[in-house]
Order: sequence, then structure tokens, then C-alpha cells
Amino acid sequence: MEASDIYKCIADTQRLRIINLLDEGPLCVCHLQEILNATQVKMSKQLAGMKQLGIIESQREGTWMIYSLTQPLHGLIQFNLDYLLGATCAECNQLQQDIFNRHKIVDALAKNASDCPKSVCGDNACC
Amino acid sequence: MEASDIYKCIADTQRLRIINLLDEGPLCVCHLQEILNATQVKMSKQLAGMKQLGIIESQREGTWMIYSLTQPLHGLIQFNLDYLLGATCAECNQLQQDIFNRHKIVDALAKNASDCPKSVCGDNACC
DNA sequence: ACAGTATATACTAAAATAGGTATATTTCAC
DNA sequence: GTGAAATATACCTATTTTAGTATATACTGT
Repeated sequence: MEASDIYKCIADTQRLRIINLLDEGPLCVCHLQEILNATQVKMSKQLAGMKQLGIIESQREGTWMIYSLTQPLHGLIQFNLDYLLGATCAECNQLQQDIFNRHKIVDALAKNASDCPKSVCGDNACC
Repeated sequence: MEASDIYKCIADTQRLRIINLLDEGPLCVCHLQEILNATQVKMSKQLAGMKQLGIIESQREGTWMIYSLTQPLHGLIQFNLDYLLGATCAECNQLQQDIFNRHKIVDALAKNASDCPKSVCGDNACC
């Protein structure tokens, strides 16, 4: 994975937002879709591209496909994520907001075990 | 200048190399061309795009057009440049090598005042 | 005014990227 | 094995990006 591949990836705001969300923990496609307000196809294709690059990986859980960041996260990615989360700009604020929305959605899921993949909200002891 | 604009810019290795070279000091188009082994048109167009973004600026000196990084350099750019110069990867090594070549070329210029824009090699007291 | 050097731009073609619609695959519950 | 849910893929089109050829512009020295 070359530096330029990483920059190409995070140059797209939505891909950057995906990385940011997964940095908080694994998520399945439909929840990413919901938080980012994206279509299923677009999300699936972006995830496929990022997986091909090796930035993320997936693991099936029933009908859900759970995506997570490949560990250890490439230093350059972590570096930029940290920078952006500490900075002030339209995109940076969006990243913060996404994390907030992520918690809201995962918490809501935690109340309904059947909507809740273990690896997403297992910590919330909901399923 | 949004973060994504910056990433899009440095996602191209040659544009990243231009930024790296200019971080050492101003250079004119033809010397960038020489160091990066690029055609005149390609170089001119890349510089125009980066200037439009506000990352670099230009100043005429006779028939030469001298390009330099707009100060202060955007934190995100400086941040990534520092990271890459301290890391080990194909692209990172290239950046180091470019700086080495830059010195060689500027030093050679310093021996022939007529080839040497003041703002490029003025420090070498050649022109 | 003219020739030469450095750089920029117009125009065009090729290539890469992105997004949509329709369809396929995988798994589960019954 | 059938139907429903979640996800992936094939195929097509629109948009963006890139790079080349030819030409224009700006400046200098004569």
C-alpha cells in the first residue's frame, strides 16, 4: 500500500468518513449506509475498493457483513485521522458529527437484539 | 482549501514531489522539469492547478517564472510532508532523493550566473 | 522591430472514476 | 426448498482527470 494509494482513498470524503467510523469499531454495511446516508450499491462498491487496498477487512455474521479496519492501521492513516479530528474545518466537523451519530445508532440497535450484530454492539450486552 | 483538495493534490506522486522540492525553497519551472524529468506542458499544467488551489504561488523573474509554496504552508501539508520524509517507503525515498538532486542542480547553476535566477540560488552568491 | 528563451493555454483524445439499474449470491427462518 | 434480508457484482453511462500537439504570450537582448 503506497502513500499515494492512501491519499487517493481519503481524498474522497465519504471514504474518509468510513475509515473514521470504523476506527471506533466494526460496523456492518447497512449501518454505514444509514450513518452516511448512502445507497447500498455505492457503499458496497466503496467498501470493496477499500478492502482490495487492504485498508479494511470483512467478516460475515449471518446475513450481515461486518467491516473493520485492518490492524494495525497504517501509520499514515492514523496520523491523518488524528490530525483531522483535532482540527477545525467543514470536513473535520463532519467526522466528529459522524462519531456522534454512530453512537446514537449503535445505542438504538442495542435495544433490539435482532437488529444488532454481536461484533457491532456486543459491548452493550444487547445480544 | 478543503482537506480533500489537499489529499487529491498529494495523491499524485509528482505533485507531492513538487511540494517537497519547493519546501526547500523556490524553483523555476525548468528546474522542476529537470529534477522531475517531466515535459514542459505537464509541469506547467500541474503548477497551474496547484496555484489555483492556493498551495503555491508564482513570481516572474525575467523570462523565468519562479514558484514557491504559499506561506504559511497549510498544516495538513506540512504534517504529511514531515511524516513522509521520516518514513521508509518507495515514495518517501524518492522525496529524499529529489532533495539531493535539487541541491546538485542548484549548485551547478550557481556556477553559471546566467542560468541562475536570483531567487533560486541567490544564497549561493552566484548572481 | 526581430529572434530567442521560458512559460502558458486551447484543443483534443485517452484513461480513470463514479454512480445508477438490474441481477446475483449468501444466509437464515420456516 | 421457498421467501426474505443483506450484500455483492455485471453492465452501462456520465464525469473527471490526465497527457499530448500545436500555438500563444511574455520577456530579453540586439
